Amino acid sequence: MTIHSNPTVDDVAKLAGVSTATVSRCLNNPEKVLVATRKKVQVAVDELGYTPNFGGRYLASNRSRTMGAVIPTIENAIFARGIQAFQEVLANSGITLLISTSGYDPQLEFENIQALVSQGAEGLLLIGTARPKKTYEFLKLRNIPHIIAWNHRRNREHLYVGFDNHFAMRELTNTVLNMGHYRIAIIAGPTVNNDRIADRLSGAQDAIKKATGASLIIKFSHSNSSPILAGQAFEELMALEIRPTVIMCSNDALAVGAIMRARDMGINVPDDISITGFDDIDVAEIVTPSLTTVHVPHRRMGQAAAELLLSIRAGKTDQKSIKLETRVVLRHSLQTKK
Amino acid sequence: MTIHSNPTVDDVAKLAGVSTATVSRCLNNPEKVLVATRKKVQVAVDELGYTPNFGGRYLASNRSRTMGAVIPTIENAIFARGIQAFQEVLANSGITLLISTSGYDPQLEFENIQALVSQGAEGLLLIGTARPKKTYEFLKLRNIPHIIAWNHRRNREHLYVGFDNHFAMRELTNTVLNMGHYRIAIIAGPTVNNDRIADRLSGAQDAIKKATGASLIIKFSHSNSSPILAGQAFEELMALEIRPTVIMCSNDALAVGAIMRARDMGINVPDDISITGFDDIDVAEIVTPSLTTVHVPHRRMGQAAAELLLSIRAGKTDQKSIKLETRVVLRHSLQTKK
DNA sequence: TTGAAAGCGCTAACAT
DNA sequence: ATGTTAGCGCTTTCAA
Repeated sequence: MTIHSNPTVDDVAKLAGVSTATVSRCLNNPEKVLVATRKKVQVAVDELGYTPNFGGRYLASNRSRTMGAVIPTIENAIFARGIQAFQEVLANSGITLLISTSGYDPQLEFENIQALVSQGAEGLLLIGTARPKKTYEFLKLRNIPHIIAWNHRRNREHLYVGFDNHFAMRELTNTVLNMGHYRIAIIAGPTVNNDRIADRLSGAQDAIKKATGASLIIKFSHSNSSPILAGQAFEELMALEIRPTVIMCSNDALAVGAIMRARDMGINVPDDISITGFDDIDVAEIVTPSLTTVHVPHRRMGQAAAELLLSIRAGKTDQKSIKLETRVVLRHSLQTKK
Repeated sequence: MTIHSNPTVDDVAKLAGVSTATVSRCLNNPEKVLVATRKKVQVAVDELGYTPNFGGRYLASNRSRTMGAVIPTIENAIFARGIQAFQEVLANSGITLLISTSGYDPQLEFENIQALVSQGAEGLLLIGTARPKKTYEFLKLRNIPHIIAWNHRRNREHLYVGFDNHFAMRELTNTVLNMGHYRIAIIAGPTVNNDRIADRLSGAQDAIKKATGASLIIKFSHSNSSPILAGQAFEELMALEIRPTVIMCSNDALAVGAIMRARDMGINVPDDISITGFDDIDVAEIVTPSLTTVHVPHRRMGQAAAELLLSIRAGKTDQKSIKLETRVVLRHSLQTKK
């Protein structure tokens, strides 16, 4: 493959016998050009396989028609659905979405944000609230519209499109308590740089504190996405002298890991022990027993975030945060304590 | 939020008391600048929150440091893992990945490709071989390095980094035949614009044709990703007078749908009927019974594709296609015919 | 309705 | 080692 010199407006203009300004108009404001002229230009465009150079366009117009999203990882059903919806809404408005992944690393997230801004991102979708001050300072300094998703806060410093992780987990915990479980264990992934998990944990603790006679053991796992490690944590909890009667996991992936390890160990879920998850991803219904969990409206979250960013881009800067409702989904992995 | 005038090289240069060329060098070839000067510039950069404008950079250097990928959908475990690996390798070389989704629509794929090229994509990752001539013509006209993944062809017209869907499915079918199954049914998603599925189907047919006494029924489902529709197809197959003894599904998502419907119908898998999948995504191990399927090395595929594109970008244009090996993974959903 | 020309922010060749 | 300057492809006044 040789180094290619791509066709430019000049090439198109020459071939069509018009000026570069007219070519530009045909592409951006076709109604300002005679139909006949437009046709000539279209023929030239097709013949050359011309596509406008984004760099030139961005430079001249100062609009990139681009938004960015930085997510921890694509390889996780938790984000996939919301991002897909986010992208679909943007695409309908002719906006390109740039996605990058930070692997849960705040420094890498910062660099990715900078890269996206360099690429001209007119707005950003970020996951959760936990990030260093310098990242927020950068966003403020450069005045980048941004949405924080997958969680919610009351303050007006940022725009949130998410749900209340603390409240949702408290509710699930109350459900568990109401079903007669008092020896409760939690398997949780790291809470460092992960406010969603931290909030879920504190939500559970909140509910348990208020319930007389309830006890809690927390087992930390080194990953929020490794079913294997969750399985190990499960095994350790099962080795305790006094076993818990229910294990609440900080998300569905960990819960599935626990269920699978239970099967391997010959422990019956939910007869011997109940298990719960969080997120309601596809596998929650597929696993046996099906998983009691918290349903999160991922698609609506992605859509709402996109619509908010589009509104801001259109000049409506007085936007408000959106809090979405979650709900506990009762399935077979949680059973009333006999 | 007001319209922001972002800091430019000029601003940085002025603040640091150097020329724009020096600022540029600090960013791109720091070794050509005295450490002291570099420090001054860094201070100015930090103070202004400067990030180089991508448009200007791309325009001046004719390199975008950007690659593109067009995939059918993010919301599907089949692509997520490979794309994640693809992105990680690119990120290590400072390349930004732009991802867009076509929803299995060839026209939309074409438009997405054009958009990515406009954005300056220096290379593209595409899924499968099935696309209209005009798409290939555009790629050729503009001389865009591109890799076709998730499938393989012998020709030298394009670069393939994938596996042989036909061969893999034939192998799985032979395994099924060797286990004594002769009444075989297939649940397959659409093969239009989906060469992977078409190849799998022909691979199965190939094996069955060569086996004396074997019969095949094909049931088409309207989606390659809907377990629900696959469940319906399963039900229809179960309503046949002479039931098949095994149902091979064109991918794991459909196989999981079939297994779940079997459970709902009180049909035991694999005692009453065997089921197989294709892809070996996470759920294959999670579902009960665990799924016999074809393992595809998704991560390696993504990595290899990225490395190939990087090599081409580095000027090594004599690259060759890469064919990856798949293997049949025997689990519990397939049983020897008694 | 169309054209001429300036200028967006940056890099790279050349000059010092 | 650093500075000067032309020019990348496009949009957008302004003029005709």
